[in-house]
Amino acid sequence: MPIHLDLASHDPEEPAPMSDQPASSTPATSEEDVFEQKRVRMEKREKLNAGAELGGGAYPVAVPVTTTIPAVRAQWGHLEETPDTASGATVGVAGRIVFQRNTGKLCFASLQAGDGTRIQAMVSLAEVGEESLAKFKELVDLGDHLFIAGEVISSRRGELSIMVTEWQMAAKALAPLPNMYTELNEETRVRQRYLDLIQREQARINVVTRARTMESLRKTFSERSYLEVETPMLQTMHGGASARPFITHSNAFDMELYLRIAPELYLKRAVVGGLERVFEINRNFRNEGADSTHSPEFAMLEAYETYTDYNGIADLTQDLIQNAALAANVGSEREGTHVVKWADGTLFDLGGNWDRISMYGTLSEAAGREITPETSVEDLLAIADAEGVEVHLPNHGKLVEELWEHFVKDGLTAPTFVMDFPVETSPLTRHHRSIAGVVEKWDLYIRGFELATGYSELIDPVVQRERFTQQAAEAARGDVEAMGVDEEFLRALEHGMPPAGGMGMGMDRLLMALTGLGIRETILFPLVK
RNA sequence: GCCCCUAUAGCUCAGCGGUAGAGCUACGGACUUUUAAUCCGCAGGUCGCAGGUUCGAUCCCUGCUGGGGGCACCA
Repeated sequence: MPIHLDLASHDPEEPAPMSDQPASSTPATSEEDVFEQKRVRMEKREKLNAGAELGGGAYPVAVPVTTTIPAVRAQWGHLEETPDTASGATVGVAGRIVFQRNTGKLCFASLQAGDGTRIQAMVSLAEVGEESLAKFKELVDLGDHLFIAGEVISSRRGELSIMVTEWQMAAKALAPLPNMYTELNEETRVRQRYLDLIQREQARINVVTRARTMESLRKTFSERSYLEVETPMLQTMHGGASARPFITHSNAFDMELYLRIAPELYLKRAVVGGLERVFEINRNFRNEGADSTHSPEFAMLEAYETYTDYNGIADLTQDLIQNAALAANVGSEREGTHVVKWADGTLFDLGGNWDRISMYGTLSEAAGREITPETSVEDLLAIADAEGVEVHLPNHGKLVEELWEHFVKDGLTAPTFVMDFPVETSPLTRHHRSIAGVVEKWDLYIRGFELATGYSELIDPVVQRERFTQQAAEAARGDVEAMGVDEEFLRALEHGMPPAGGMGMGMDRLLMALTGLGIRETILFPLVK
């Protein structure tokens, strides 16, 4: 899309300006439409471009940096201990101006690098001369990207600075920088995350922590000989989880398609084909509520490993998360530990071997009466009624899970695997090897929310078909989240899938566990209307 | 889907049934060591949108839109 300044956007009567104008000319729009601060910067842009050689001006193709602001600070930061000291070293760096103080013959500006590191530029009449100083004062604004070259010094007040001998605009900002001393409101932080990243240290930390976490997960998988694959996001059937899908349309095929709610059924096809240790990190889409722990699109990790079961996959999951905690702590005072620090300052220990508790056992204990897979729906409904728990389209499994959440979930803060679920709600999980009526499935709870789920995978194609049929019946009852019968997947299973353990983990929620943030803070650009 | 709160200058926010305020930013000026400098001067708003009540609405009412929170559903 051609980039042009949409100066007419406030006036719907006015047709949009043609975009074939050269970018350097002034768009044909009455200047009263543009608010003052932008208009002033537009004029400065023109002046910068006016006398400029090719590649110079307000937006040069490159500036002659010799190093970076963080590198200068790393090498010369000690100068701050001895104010008014010259290093003798000359550097060229560029950064965004986040602070500016123009006085008569000596100007100060703080340049900020992308990681938030700052260095002070000092532009002195004695060093740059009258013309350069005047142009600096005339043309350089808060928010601009500026190149400066000069000697690394400490100022009289001890601040690490560069005594500028040459400066050049690196990129002129037309939009004014927001106030750096008050936080942006929630909406602006999300809609204009770039401003949030410029302004707020925690926003930058969140991005770095997420990147390190992803890196760590891939490293752990790599060390265990896993292969990373990508499976379809556009699917002709939605399956692999209980959720309402988004529906879209393919023009080429003239058919409705679903955005995937889970990659499970494709990853299992991959396992049938011989990918014995396989994982995927990618986006899922669920057309459901959005709140502090739910986002319509969310990143998910799924992993399958043959010849292990839900116990082995729980071990893997614990390793993945603990390694991620180690990675998140690199460079902090907690380096080498599994204790993560949340945004509110809380220290949270992800170390040690996490408890593995029984769903029916802990429910029975908390409810004060024995609840087993044989407990009747009537009895469970009676308990639910007495407790004020409402269950949509109740069956045994849903009731047990809802009652468990009601009685037990809120008490769980430390990482805990909740083991052995009712069969009705777990159509892709195999029966427990020794306990009748339950399946070999766990949910991992951290900080009171479900972070991951793991199975001993159901590989018997006949039982799988029965489960799908049961799901189809649930769908017919009105359960919009139930899966359909996926014949292609069943055909793959009929070719033989080796015994395997599988796991799914919400990446955004993992970040929540590591940082203590809400889900929208862990996602760089969460969905906004 | 339901309920509550919310929308005022570029940014962050006050405010009031009688027609708009602050700080920062911006603009003009002074200042060679500033740290949200200081001093002087000066701009900037369809008070989210559309209706209604009223002599008069930014304020009260209704609807709509965006945002936040809670409930329901969900991971």
